[in-house]
Amino acid sequence: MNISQAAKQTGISAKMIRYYEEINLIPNVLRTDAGYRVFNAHDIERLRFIHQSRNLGFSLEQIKLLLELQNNPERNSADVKALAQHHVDELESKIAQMQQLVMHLQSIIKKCQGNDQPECAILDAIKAK
Amino acid sequence: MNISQAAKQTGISAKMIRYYEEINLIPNVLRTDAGYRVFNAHDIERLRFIHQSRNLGFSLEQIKLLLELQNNPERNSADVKALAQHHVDELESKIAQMQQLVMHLQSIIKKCQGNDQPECAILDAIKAK
DNA sequence: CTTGACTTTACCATTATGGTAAGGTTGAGA
DNA sequence: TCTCAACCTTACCATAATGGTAAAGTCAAG
Repeated sequence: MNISQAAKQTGISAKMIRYYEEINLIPNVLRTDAGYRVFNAHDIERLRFIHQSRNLGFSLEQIKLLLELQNNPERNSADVKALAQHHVDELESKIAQMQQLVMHLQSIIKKCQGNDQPECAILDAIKAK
Repeated sequence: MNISQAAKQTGISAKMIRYYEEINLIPNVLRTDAGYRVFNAHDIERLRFIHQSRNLGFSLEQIKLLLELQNNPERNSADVKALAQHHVDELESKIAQMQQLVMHLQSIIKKCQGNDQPECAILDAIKAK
């Protein structure tokens, strides 16, 4: 299977597949004599795993760890769980931060007339502090 | 006022002040004969405005627009309001996406035993799709 | 006059992805 | 057998906003 077929099979662009190889997220892929990459079922499985993990919002760094756990039959599921929980914690922290921002912004925005006059409570609020 | 004083006054690092000048977020700052930047009250005011806008989560691109509005006495406050509202909409959209993610992740995580055994519902869920 | 604390520019790095260009390969049809 | 389209390869550049470093110049106090 060549790279464009692998891309279709996994939902990862050829560009990214090469990149994942470069940063050793996946092991070096076999090559033809001409240097074309040849993907086997195991490669595809790994790429699918990566794609799914990306969909869950894991960073490539976290996915590297997930893959190590995945490939380690001696793993403790507690370690996987901790990693995933950490990811959720980070997300929730970012969400809380953004919600704060939204509330703050909304309180400023509602004071602005939003008409054809230059007076603007939003600009005033920015200048204020 | 030199750059480290300006940094202290505005809460923006010297590094970033230079960068903002480079990308024309602020006009070129006056220089001494030796090439040192000299900041006047107007520069400081502009940098403070930028700092406040960053705190509200606006991108530098958005801040460029905010500054143009700020410096245009013919502005319509409706345009400022639209810009800010757009920012809020983006934030809310990202928040909603992340909340979806969190819910999905939590439903997977709670199925994982989190013990010293290798069986892991999280890894299974990633492999599944 | 020396020295420490500044300043300057020019780099490199981050994260994950897309784009381009220049060149080699492959396979199908003429 | 030749050609051409559709692949493939690597090596670059770009994104957004920030931090870091290094080499070299400047300033002011002692």
